[in-house]
Amino acid sequence: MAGIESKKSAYRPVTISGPQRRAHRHFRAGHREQGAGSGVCTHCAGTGHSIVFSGRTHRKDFCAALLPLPRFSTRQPATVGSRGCCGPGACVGNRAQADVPSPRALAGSPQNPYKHGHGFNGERMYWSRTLIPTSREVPADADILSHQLMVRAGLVRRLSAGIYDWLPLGWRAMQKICGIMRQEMARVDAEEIQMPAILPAELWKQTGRYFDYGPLLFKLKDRKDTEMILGPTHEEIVTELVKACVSSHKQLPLTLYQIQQKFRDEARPRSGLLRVREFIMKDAYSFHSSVESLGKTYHDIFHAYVRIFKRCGVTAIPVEAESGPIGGDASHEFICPCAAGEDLIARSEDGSYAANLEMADRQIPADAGFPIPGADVSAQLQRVHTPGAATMEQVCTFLHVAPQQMIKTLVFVKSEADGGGFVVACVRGDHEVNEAKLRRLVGPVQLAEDAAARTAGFVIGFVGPHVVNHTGAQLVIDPDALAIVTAVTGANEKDYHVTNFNWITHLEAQHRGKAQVADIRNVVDGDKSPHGSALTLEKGIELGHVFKLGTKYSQALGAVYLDDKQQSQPIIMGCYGIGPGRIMVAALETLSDKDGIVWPIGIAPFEVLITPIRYEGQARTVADELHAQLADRGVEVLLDDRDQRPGVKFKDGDLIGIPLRIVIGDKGLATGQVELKRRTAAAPEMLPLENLAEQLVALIGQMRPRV
RNA sequence: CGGGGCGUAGCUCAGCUUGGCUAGAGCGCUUGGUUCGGGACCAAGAGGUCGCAGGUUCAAAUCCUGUCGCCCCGACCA
Repeated sequence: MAGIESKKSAYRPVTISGPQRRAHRHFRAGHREQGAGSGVCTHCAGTGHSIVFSGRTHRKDFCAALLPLPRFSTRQPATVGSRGCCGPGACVGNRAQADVPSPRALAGSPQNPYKHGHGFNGERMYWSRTLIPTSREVPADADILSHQLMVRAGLVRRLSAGIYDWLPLGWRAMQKICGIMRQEMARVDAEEIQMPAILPAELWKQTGRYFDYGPLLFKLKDRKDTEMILGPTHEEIVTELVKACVSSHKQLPLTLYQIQQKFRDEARPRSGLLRVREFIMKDAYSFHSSVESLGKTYHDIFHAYVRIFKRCGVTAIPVEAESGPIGGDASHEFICPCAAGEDLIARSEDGSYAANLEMADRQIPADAGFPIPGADVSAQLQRVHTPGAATMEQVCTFLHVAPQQMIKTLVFVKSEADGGGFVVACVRGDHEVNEAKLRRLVGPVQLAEDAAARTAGFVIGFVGPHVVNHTGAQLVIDPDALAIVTAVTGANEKDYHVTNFNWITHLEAQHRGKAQVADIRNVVDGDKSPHGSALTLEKGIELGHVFKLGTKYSQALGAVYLDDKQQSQPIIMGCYGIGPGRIMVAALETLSDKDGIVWPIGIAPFEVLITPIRYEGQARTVADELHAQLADRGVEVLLDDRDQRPGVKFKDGDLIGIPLRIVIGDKGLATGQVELKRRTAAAPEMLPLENLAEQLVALIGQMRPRV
């Protein structure tokens, strides 16, 4: 405990003047080296990062790029003051951007140095002195791979349903992800802030979301009985903030973001860390005086997100998602294809089209509609008794027909504001109505309540399209349902269905005339994308979402600016979220192997694991030296100093998935070598002891994705 | 919220049907010893209000009722 205390107290800002002041704002006392000047970062060799330092600053052969936050183990006082500022990866990650990082990229958050960058540079970590509770047993309550691995590797521990402790390894990985997000957000001129997690319910009532969110909101009352909520997202709060601080178009555009805990009282937390009740989210909000400006920022952040996911080593496919009031391509989700995912996306074979299931369009024949060529109008409607068979499956079994021969008829009701009329939607028996598509076609609707529908003459469970003959409801038909020549469908009579249903004969002409024929169903495997290529459905994890909000919140909360003609205008907004925990889950789900985690280098809690076969004698000396050299070069390195048998260390090492493992044993040392085992490689390779640290630094640089 | 399942040691589980002696195993942990390149072995130990409350009974981990918690399927999920 004393160690923790002294660690905390070691954080103290130092005063640095000059242009690099922002970059150095959070340097801790302990950088004792004196002198001012400039030079080239030895760890970005070739990237040309210059370093500038003045007065009391850090060691001069490391560049100041990218959010340094050195930490020193107080257990190793001899090493304090000798650490570099940035890992090689941090610098290399910035390589493509420019020769010299923009001052923005160096910016920091004075309020929260702990959340700034990943901040693990220069630290010598020993396995025996941290907390890595690995386990051989698969936890009983974990049924997806990522969850099992996170618990077995000691990344997290469940405290309550959907609520987790983050242990050192997991938290380090989280901080790495957050560091990448901070760097990329800085590159698109987004500034970090921190809003409260406890919010007054009043603001949420003003936008109506207090009710829209319903039981998903964690609600509480303070001692004065004021209703509060735990924030599930922050549109209201950030809008209120900007409303108070921004009044002129000259202050726009503006992008703010935070990385913060969110709370949602999920009906059913599940899938380990995928759907949880308390989670970290990076949420960004942009503010504009024109739709064009919003479009530019949306584009910039979209591409920042592409870089973030790439640097994190996870696949993320941008897919079209339900767009808001702006319309067009106003919303994209970033989905990692993966069996454990909860979202469904449709992708075309040729890669030209990707959308979530809600949005995925398909090609329909240009001539779909009435009249229907080749329709058999001679067949007689047959009424058949189907007692109790109210579902598609029951009817199919009962009548021995395939669902492809059936018409599924669903009754929707329009919103009160829209007159509250009924809409009858017909799809083929094996298809599902896509409510989002239906809404885009006929306005706001929802599935009718049984009681209301029955009162209006709909025999729920036995409805057929011809119900519109006597109810006069609006009829919408999917082309595939229309294409069935003689169909089986409901008889509009309890416990009866009909066969030989035919759209021409059994639908009165006036209703035929008014019927809309349109794509109103979910796409299925094999459907043609709007570009003509075959679609495939796959599951995926939603990692991020970018969204053009428009003026929904600014209008509700009165956030306006004065334009150049002295006119008051609502601020145009966008919002952009990423779930870092989901990035981690996606990485674990898609990259792990039978032995455990395989971290991508960008988000690995450590880059190098040093495993002396026995931590004594020459192996110990070599291990300690390498440990110090790597740490001095900004490499994140963990030394397995435990008095354990090699097998245990290897198994644990594989399980926690550090990308590079250096094994130091008598075998290699006899020939002046150590063993390098890449986590992704089947076999180890031997490396000479000479310039070992430099070799590893170079290797790590090569392993990082270029963006 | 509907359906199903589970709460016994830090972890994974047995015991419950058919109530009964001091509640068990493996892993992990502690101590000593022997080992030491893929989760060692020997010996001795520590550790459990059997989720909680009430009831039935001479007697409850076991049967009954209630309650809390957790997991899975579904509904739901800016």
